[in-house]
Amino acid sequence: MTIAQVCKRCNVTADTLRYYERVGLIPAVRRAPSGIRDYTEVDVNWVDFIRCMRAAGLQVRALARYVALFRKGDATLSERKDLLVRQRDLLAVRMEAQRAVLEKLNAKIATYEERCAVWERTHLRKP
Amino acid sequence: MTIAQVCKRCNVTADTLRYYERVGLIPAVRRAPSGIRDYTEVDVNWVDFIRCMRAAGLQVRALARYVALFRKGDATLSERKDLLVRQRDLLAVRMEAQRAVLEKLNAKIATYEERCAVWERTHLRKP
DNA sequence: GCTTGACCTGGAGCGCGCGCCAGGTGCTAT
DNA sequence: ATAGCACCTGGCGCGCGCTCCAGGTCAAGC
Repeated sequence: MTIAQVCKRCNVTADTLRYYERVGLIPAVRRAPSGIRDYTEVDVNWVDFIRCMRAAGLQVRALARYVALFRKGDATLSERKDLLVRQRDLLAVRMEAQRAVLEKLNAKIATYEERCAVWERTHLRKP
Repeated sequence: MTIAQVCKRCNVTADTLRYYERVGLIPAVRRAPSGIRDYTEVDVNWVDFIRCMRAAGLQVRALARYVALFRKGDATLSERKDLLVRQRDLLAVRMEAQRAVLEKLNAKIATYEERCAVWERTHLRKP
């Protein structure tokens, strides 16, 4: 699969895919003799996984570490698990903060709606 | 209140406070004749508000716009409300993505625990 | 008077996560 | 043969959100 096809399937730019490979976010992709990348389904799965994790805010650094451990084989299983647990916990903390802010925003919006209504009654002609 | 005191109370550096003021995240703080900032309780409330929103990932740009509208008075009420609604909706979308990833991570961690247990049974001496 | 220390300003620097671009290579079609 | 196109590499640039630094001012204490 060419890089352009992966771009479409994973909704990502070629620059980003090459960047991910450079920094080790996805294992090195096989090349045709001419040097052109030839992605396998497995590669695409990695891309999807990374995009997904990135979308939730996991850092490139952490994901690169995970991939590096993965490539070292089963001896790193527990280390990988620990990494995932840490990232999950960080995510949970972020989400809790966001939940609180979401509530605050909703409360603020409610009072704004009230105040807007009042303001309109005072400042707009009756139709 | 001096900048150092606000730093402690809001858990933020002086550089950040000055930065926030420069870019309009908090209204201009009153100065002593010597030029030294003198924060009021109201100023501190703004700092707390901004820190809170920033912690949830709202962008500086958006918050600065909100503060700018705020300072224009009641005529901007509905515009401010719209801004808050947009930001809340964006936050909700981010949280939903994160919720999905959190579940994925939990599932992955569960299978890792299983595999770790297996690996240990195969590779570790029985005590 | 002099030191000390907290604060000031303007501007440069940094880490992150890409994005962009120039210059070159190789396949394909005409 | 040649044109066109997709892809390659290396490296610079950028937007964001701070962070740090040099050089200066001011007030208080000794």
